[in-house]
Amino acid sequence: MARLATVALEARKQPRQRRAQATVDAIMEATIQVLLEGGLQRLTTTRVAERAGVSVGTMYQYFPQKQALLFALLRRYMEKTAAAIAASCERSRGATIAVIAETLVGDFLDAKTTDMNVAQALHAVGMELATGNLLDEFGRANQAAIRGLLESAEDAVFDDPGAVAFALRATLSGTARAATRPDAKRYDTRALRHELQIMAAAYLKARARPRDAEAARR
Amino acid sequence: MARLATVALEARKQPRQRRAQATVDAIMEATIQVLLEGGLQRLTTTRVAERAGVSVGTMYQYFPQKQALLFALLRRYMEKTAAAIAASCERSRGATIAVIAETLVGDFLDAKTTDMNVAQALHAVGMELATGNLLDEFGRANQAAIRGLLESAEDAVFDDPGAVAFALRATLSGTARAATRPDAKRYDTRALRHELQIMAAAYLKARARPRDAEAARR
DNA sequence: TCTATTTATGAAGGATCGTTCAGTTTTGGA
DNA sequence: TCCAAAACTGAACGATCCTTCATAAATAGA
Repeated sequence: MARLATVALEARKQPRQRRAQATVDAIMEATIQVLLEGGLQRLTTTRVAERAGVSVGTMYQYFPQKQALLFALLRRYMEKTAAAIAASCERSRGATIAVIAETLVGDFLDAKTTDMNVAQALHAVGMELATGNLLDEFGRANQAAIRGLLESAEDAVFDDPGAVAFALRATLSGTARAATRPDAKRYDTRALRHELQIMAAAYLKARARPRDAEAARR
Repeated sequence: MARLATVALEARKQPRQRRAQATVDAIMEATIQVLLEGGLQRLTTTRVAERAGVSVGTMYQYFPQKQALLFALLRRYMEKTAAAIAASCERSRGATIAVIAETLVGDFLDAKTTDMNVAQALHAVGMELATGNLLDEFGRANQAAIRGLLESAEDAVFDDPGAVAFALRATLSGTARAATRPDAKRYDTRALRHELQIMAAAYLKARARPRDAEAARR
């Protein structure tokens, strides 16, 4: 799945005037919409430009090639997600595992349902292209954040916090996929959130040793 | 994400001779390989035909268009997965929730890691195209199977088995994605399996009421 | 107001790719 | 052995699409 030919994915030129920034925003929004309507197949430079209300040439001033559109979208999306996770970890740092589970699951699904458009569009596209090292980079960041959160738990200590964090991440992302599927009813989303919170709490409890047991051993 | 133009996805002609069946098999295998190497971008009719050792014309005798390749691949994959789930449910029907959790998670991840090639290829492609009603169709089947399994549990009864089955499915598919990612170490896969089994067992236990409580109420 | 810089335009080039079909080869059965 | 049906071939066509570039418009600062 590795891209053999190295391609330029970064912006060719930074917008300096306000209208230029508006243009860039419009292009990214248009990319999302075109993607949602017709998937990767219908994502053509002409169509995106038309939808954004600009000419193709304008697009190529800021995005050196078509893939750069997806790359920019993916990066913005992952930055936002990572920020949401980091903020959530901050919020419940040092709390009990019950609170940690509820908070993390809740905040994560909130973030995903807030930009459901982008999530849907990107999920459908798949992660085959334009990913560069984004997946790894943000994956590691999220892993570290959640792991740190687990280690800060007030009432429990984990033998292998890394493995627990990894399993939690896998579960969260999978659920997010299911919840943002185009045909998912709102019922599904709300129910899933509740179920996932219970699942995470039960899992953490099953995986934890109580703190006082550790203290007693000293 | 809906395909507006209806397209023919079924085989145009059924292979009658043995060599024709071999050709079809070779084409499907070639599709997987090309997909793994270069993603959807590199999946061209010429490339697949060349890799399969046949001419493009031959391909078009069995697959009315390019999308039909993906459709066939996806269907075979989902049929196999659904069969594995059904078989697993059969195996642990009427067992305790602990056994049910361990069996279901284990069998599911076994199935996914067995055809890891196809899983990787299809995950990367995304589910945007050629899906028809396959996702819904097999989704419903799997949901029904797991729900039935839960209702058969020896030592517990669930208030909302549908919701529990749904949450389990979301978790399983998400974990499968994480475990079949091209950069996943084997360590990840084995560790994930164990963690997921613990998670599922803990979740079912948290969601269950004991059977004898129900019996006592009568 | 004037001008250098930034931004926007869109027709045209060049390349790739999906699909067809007229013709050839192979197969299975009589 | 012979032939009708099945299977296979691959050059050619038509359509789409990405990308470039010469040119024009808009902007900000002097």
